[in-house]
Amino acid sequence: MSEINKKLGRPRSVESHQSILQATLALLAEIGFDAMIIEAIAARAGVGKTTIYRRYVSKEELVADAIENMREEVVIPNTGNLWGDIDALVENAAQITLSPLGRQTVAMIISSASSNSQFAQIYWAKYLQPRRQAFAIVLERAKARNEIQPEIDPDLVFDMMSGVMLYTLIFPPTTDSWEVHVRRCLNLVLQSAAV
Amino acid sequence: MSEINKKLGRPRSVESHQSILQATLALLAEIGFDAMIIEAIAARAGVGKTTIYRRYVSKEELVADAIENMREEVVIPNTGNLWGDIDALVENAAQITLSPLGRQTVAMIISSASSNSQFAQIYWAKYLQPRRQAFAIVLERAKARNEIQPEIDPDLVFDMMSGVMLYTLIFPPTTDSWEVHVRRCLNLVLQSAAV
DNA sequence: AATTTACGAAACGGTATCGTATCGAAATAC
DNA sequence: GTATTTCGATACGATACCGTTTCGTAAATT
Repeated sequence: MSEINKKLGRPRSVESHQSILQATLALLAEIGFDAMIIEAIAARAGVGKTTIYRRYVSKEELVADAIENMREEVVIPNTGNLWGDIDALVENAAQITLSPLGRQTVAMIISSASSNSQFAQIYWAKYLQPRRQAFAIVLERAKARNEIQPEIDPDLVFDMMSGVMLYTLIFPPTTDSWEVHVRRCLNLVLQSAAV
Repeated sequence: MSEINKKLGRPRSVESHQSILQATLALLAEIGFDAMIIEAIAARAGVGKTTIYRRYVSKEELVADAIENMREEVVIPNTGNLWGDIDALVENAAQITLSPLGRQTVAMIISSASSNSQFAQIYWAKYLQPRRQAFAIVLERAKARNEIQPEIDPDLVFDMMSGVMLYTLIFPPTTDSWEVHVRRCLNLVLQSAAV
């Protein structure tokens, strides 16, 4: 069986493939989806254009694959109290959301949402779902410790806080630091049920 | 004095000017900032390219002017109770934020935020500030009626709810309708201080 | 060693768009 | 009636980028 899997001819280069994906994300962060051109991606990756066109039919397909391949391990913090856990989650979210890549990815998703929803779907599946689940676990633990009321809906809180962070991409808080602002929002959302 | 203001030669056409701005917004809504080309704007407006280039140096300048000229009167509702007022505000926000123009405007603002912040500034000044102020008035009235606690920060609530609505552009609520979702978020944010 | 497939630089035909120039006609002031 | 400025259709030179083709070289299998 393994003999059948052996391919005649020169094998595809894994290094080239990885370089292409990394170059794609780098340029997406720097100049955004529309401004990226295949030739620039190739140059950044140190490959030929034909090497890219052998793998992908279009820029859209390439970018979708690059996002899909973003490897981001979600660590579920367990500091023993709600705010310790949430601080860790927020810190992680800040590093990603507020980055140039995060910004341009979001812009791309919004702009293309009506014509091409795959970017939103991948972002949801690869980035948001795991964090949503981690967040829910943190809130369930907090409930068990009686730090918040049992009827708090973790998914709703997560979606609201995601919206809050998204908003700060465009309009950064003016009177507080980003961290203080996010904490005040969390307070407002969670304190409604605080014992 | 008025004689000095009289210009020799053919006056600029106000109709052409308005057509250009309207065509700009229409195409922005339909295809987004980057995909718009001057020739298409001219065709949609029914003017010549030279007519546009006489007024604007670049597409960016044109789009900034078009956004600046969006005339959107903010009506401050006064139904006598908090939820009546808020329903009216949310309804108005929905019509704008969830529109194709709203979506592409937001995408453009996010994508260009680091290189060209004028779009965000104009959006803030022309769209958000008036609504923020209207929202603050509505919440102050609610405080006077003892419908919410006095320490609620109207600006913080507004910013959070703006974030919530922005988020729904990418990830529409799945289990509830948009209106129900927004109401639940408002409940969470305001109910924390309900008497 | 022969064959097969991939790689990458370079060239290419084709299309798209920018921004300006031209020019006859129009709309004003004098 | 003359002068001035704008309008808009058209053309233009220039640049940008796409996606494919060519071809010598490399990396594998047979």
